[in-house]
Amino acid sequence: MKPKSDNFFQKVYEVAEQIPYGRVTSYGAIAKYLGAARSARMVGWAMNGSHNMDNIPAHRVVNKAGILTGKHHFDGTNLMQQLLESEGIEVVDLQIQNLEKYFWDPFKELT
DNA sequence: CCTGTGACATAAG
DNA sequence: CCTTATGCCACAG
Repeated sequence: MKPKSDNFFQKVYEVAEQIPYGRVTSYGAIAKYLGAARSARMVGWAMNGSHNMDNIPAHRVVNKAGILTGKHHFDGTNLMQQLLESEGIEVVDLQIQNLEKYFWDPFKELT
């Protein structure tokens, strides 16, 4: 395990780095943007390796429902939520409120 | 080529 | 709301 390819993962990191402050996006959205809409899991997996990077705000990446599904991969129990709240994002019970308002769509913002 | 894996997504019970 | 199950994909070994 612990893959560390280049192409796909690299792209994931690139997009993740570009997520603006106070914004979030979903694994599916990133995957789709990368051309592998059904590889959302790969995105998450890629984030797994984001530990080695500095500019990868993995906490800004949540599932489609805006739930902090990957919070268990962070050190603390509420670190992820704290980070998001620090950015002005309303998070309740691990779920982002007004997701549409904070959602950062790669297609809309990057293309 | 085949197997295992995974921070998803969706459906079903 | 919960857990399972299935699909799906890219990649490491």
